[in-house]
Amino acid sequence: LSPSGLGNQQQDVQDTEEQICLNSELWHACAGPLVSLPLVGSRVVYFPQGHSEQVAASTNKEIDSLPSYQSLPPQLVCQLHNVTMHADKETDEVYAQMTLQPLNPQEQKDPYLPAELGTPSKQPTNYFCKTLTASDTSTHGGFSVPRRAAEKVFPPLDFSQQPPCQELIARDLHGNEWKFRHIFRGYGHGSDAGQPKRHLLTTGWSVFVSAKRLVAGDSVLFTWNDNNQLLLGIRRANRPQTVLPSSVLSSDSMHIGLLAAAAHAAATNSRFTIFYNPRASPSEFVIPLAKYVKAVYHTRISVGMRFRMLFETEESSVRRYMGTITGISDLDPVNWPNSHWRSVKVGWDESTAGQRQPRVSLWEIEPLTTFPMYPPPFPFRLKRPWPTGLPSLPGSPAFQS
Amino acid sequence: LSPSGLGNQQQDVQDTEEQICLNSELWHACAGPLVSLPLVGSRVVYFPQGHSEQVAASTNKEIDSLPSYQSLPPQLVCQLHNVTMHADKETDEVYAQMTLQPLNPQEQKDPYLPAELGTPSKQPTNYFCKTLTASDTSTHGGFSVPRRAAEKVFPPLDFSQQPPCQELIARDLHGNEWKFRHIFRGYGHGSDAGQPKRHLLTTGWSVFVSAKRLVAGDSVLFTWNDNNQLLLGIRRANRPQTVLPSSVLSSDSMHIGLLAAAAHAAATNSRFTIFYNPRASPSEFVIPLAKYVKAVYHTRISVGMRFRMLFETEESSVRRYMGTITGISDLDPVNWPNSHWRSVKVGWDESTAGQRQPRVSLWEIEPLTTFPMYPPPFPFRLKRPWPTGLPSLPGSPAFQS
DNA sequence: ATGTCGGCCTGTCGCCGACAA
DNA sequence: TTGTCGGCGACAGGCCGACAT
Repeated sequence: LSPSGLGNQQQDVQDTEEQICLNSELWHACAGPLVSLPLVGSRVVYFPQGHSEQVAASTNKEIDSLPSYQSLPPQLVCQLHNVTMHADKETDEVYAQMTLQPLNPQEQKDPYLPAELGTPSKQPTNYFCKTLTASDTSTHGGFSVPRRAAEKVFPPLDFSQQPPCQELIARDLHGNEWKFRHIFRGYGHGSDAGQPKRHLLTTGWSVFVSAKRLVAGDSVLFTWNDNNQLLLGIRRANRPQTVLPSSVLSSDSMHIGLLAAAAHAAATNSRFTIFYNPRASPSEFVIPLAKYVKAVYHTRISVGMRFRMLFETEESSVRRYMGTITGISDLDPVNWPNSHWRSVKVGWDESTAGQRQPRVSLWEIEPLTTFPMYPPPFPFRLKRPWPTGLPSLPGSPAFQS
Repeated sequence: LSPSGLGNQQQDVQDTEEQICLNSELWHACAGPLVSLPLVGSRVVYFPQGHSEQVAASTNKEIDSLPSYQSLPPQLVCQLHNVTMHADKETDEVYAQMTLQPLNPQEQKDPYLPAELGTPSKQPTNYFCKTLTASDTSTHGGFSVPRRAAEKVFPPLDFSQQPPCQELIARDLHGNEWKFRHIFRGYGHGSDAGQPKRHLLTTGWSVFVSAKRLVAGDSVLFTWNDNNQLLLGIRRANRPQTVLPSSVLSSDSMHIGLLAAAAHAAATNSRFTIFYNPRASPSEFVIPLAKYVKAVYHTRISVGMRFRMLFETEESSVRRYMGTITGISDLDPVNWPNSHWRSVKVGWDESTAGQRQPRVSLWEIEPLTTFPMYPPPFPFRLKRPWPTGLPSLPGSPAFQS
């Protein structure tokens, strides 16, 4: 007998420790439209500073006096050996594990492989995402399925039934199965006739809500995998500081550990492992080398220049916001001189800009007026590799072993 | 409206981030009878190896190839500047945060202060602890209070009531209040008469069980603080690997971080912070310097010697087990030569010894035949400080800055 | 088209007594 | 003394219809 009614609907799933086959499209759908993972095998730039920001956000610790770390440059050019997609066992929040290997200067200068330039967005097409209402999460009723969503994503109902209904079986990010009764109400000629028609998930829904501890404002997300299975993801609302400070290691030690691990790997050209939490990190701190080089060496920006930048909307689509560059300087001149991490100070056009960061990185923005050096920075140019390698990276004198 | 009925009984408590005033006796009751914390201000010995073992246990990662860390000795003599007691917000498991400062060789040799020698056990007297049965945790009924426990710990009931009952208000480790109806059944001359008498917690109990996610085998624990408030702690059963691998930082980086933080502190004689999880760690890795010196320098042991060692029983009392020393060697001669951490290989007398470690540290055991060097290692000797400092510690040449 | 609520049925919770280990 | 279970009342869970936005 289970102590509470939670989760007893789940079927046994061979959750063999590291789940390899987490569906990529579901992961990306949960991560949001702006998150892209670099390709395995490509070269990337890793920013300890950005990694540090993520750890700080996850441990609720301000990054007041980050210990600077001897001989660790503000950016590491690395080979990306492995990327695996995961979801937190407790919260279902998605994260990625990456294995990186710092490259020596020669390897950094190798010409690009074609694979390194494309960053395909793997957003699934046949999916829907709904932010839960108070009614959806209350124990009083079920889940109201938006009509277009139900018609686009759910299998067609048998309208000869009264009312039309079916059993949906969806797998969450861990492969657990959840069963829902899907009905279409207000159809037919019984007492229902004339009522507004609607799709609902009834039986099974509340078990899911309480097992996942969903509250109004969180989102759920349905899509399909290649194997014709319905998948079910979660995106939690940005409630302030959900992540609790770990009692395993002090946040200071974590920061030092992150830096020391990177420094050790850089010194020995060996591999190290990081976790990337798209919904916790303010920005991606592992970006394709090609993207970095293009932004830093082939795009000229200056104070006063106008730019656009993409943001995710409430409804998890994308929107462009406009702004003006107000300054260019190191975010932390003492510990991380000559870093390009968030080196651009900006002002935003819209008054609702309270949420948007006052500092961004070069590769996050799209300048409206550019003085291209070489080559022109427009997308069609990306279709073939640049004919030359990249110049020596300033600020990374680490590899003189 | 709360999404589920869980936890809505809790009253608002000014949980001002770091709860300073966690009751010491409750903490020790939850930690178990064998756990003692060194006194603030005293000198202690910190073992990176043991710390590493705790992190490994918490992250479910084997310590296969621990990266050795340059210039970090296997033990650090530190001043203990601060100890605070905490409980995990999610699981209520107790842990301690300690601030340590490595000492230079001169400070290590200072004579002992009287306060450094005593390690008072702060087990509360007026408390009881019960391991929950299937009935206790099922939704079908309440909590059966052992008779002696109820009579010793709970306030006396008014037996003029029919049935005798009262409302108990208990505070958990975070200060949240939980209300229980406490009744004494089978008393009186109604239909109850002649029934076996018993104490029960009824209304309020199941809310607590589901909020804390207690299952059969976990224990609850009632005691009182100095302010005449009933306190309520939890000790979860040793279910294998409850702690999930954190997705914040790779376990490799955590291990490196722990070592680097200690090494940095040792090199600069500055403070660092660690967490100690009594129920996760196989052994205490911060022990009083006096205890260490006594065990390592003033006790002679040899292979074949018999010894006793204390263990916690199922019923959370203590028991002595006997064994024989079968070897003395470094646990990890490569990375941690000359460490005393778990340097004693032992065999246990009882065949139920499958659970007991094959390696222990000197200060954990009590040799039955001793050849005391100086002074004799018996408790009465501890009542005054040793007249001399301690010899130079081998294996800790770190402080030659 | 869909969020919320009143009505009402039904399943489970949870209190009591009983019995056995 | 105390773990477990059958009985059964009360209440919350959850499905339906209604109405408003």
